Amino acid sequence: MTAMDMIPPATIARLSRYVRTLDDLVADGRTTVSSQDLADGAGIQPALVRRDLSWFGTLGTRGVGYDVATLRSLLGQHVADDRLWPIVIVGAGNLGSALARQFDRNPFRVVAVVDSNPDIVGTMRGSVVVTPQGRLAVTIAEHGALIGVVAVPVEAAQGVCDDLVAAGIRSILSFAPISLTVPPDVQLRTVDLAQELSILAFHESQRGIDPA
Amino acid sequence: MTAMDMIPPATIARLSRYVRTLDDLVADGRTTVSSQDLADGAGIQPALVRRDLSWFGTLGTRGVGYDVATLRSLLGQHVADDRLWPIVIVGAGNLGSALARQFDRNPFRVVAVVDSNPDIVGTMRGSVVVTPQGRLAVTIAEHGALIGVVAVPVEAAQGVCDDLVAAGIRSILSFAPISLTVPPDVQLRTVDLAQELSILAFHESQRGIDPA
DNA sequence: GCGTGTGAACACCTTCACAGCA
DNA sequence: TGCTGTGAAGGTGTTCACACGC
Repeated sequence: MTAMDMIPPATIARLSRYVRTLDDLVADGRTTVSSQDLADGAGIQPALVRRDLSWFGTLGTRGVGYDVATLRSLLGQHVADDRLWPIVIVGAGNLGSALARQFDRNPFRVVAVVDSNPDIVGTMRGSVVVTPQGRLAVTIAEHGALIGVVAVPVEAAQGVCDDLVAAGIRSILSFAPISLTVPPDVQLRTVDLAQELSILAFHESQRGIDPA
Repeated sequence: MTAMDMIPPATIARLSRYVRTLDDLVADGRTTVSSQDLADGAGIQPALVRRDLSWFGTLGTRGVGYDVATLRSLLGQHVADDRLWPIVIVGAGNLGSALARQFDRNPFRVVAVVDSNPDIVGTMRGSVVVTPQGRLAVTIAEHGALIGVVAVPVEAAQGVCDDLVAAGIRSILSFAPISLTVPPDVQLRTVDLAQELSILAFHESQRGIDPA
């Protein structure tokens, strides 16, 4: 459709999967790719791949497919992996520590992990040292971080969220399983890990099979 | 609608949020709750709460709302938190270690964390000791685990998945950002942590604001 | 009056199926 | 011939708005 503004959220959510699949193809030396191949890599239907890509213009060649390099480059621009995104993680507990390593790759760079517990300030998390929570605003300004990750207990989540917003953060990824409030110009996404287990358990219990 | 079979996936995904909100209300000593209150707690619209709950029967009282205890109990049955769900985590890296603690609560119990690295076998993760990966099947059988969590590098994910299936696991939660293959009677859910960051970065870059 | 339960409208997302072009 | 791009159809999810019962 070539209406590059207003790309559907569902399409946006799949872009990183396409990028990953394309990177695999590049590594394999492939130069062209069909929607079927991309669909296999992303675990979806070919028609959906074509619909998704059509939002970015007329990219393919009928009878042939898509040019791997061109497509990779175009999607890279949109997923913005041509720049480095400095991110700050609040909470150096188990989850925050894991994310410090997990998120420190690709177009993202974990520039700081902050925590309110003085005992762990100064210890390493991935490639950075844990910073005191009082220095949150300074740290964010210093590194020009635009994305903040909330990995603190539920009780502290809203407060941390407010602090991040006050410090100029525009995008927040929260792992606290509650509904947080942010100003309308700040984008917030929440990942509820326990929810995924609940969904599995729901279906499992529908089978009528008892756990041991 | 009172058609307790075939509850929409979107509704199922929200059940754990309702349960959490109800638990908060119980703690506050509240005995009744309106769809508005539940909506506030879950971060959604009241009409959606009513639609969701209507799938489980006629539960509310017009002009009053829902009985907190009754509703909590009913949803608890469906989310299956009246039983204990033994889960096995494969991969004792940063993520697996975090999940070992994160998932060891509520109706879930982490009964084992397995890893292929002999050097870390025997060390603690949350309340359990890391078990050698070769003992995966035995461990699963021993504890009657039905849910398996895949927290290993992408390259190893499909293999681990196959092992879990072979060991009798019926539900798998994967954190590997690839499309895994499982038999049709095994339910698989994939959490792609990097995808969430990509979505934030996409919108952030649409604003036309450069990272520092 | 107040808040639920729900038909109807709406919005979004995916799949189908095929015309059109290399 | 092979595979894209897309209109049309089908499906799912959410919101509206109001009748109904406490």
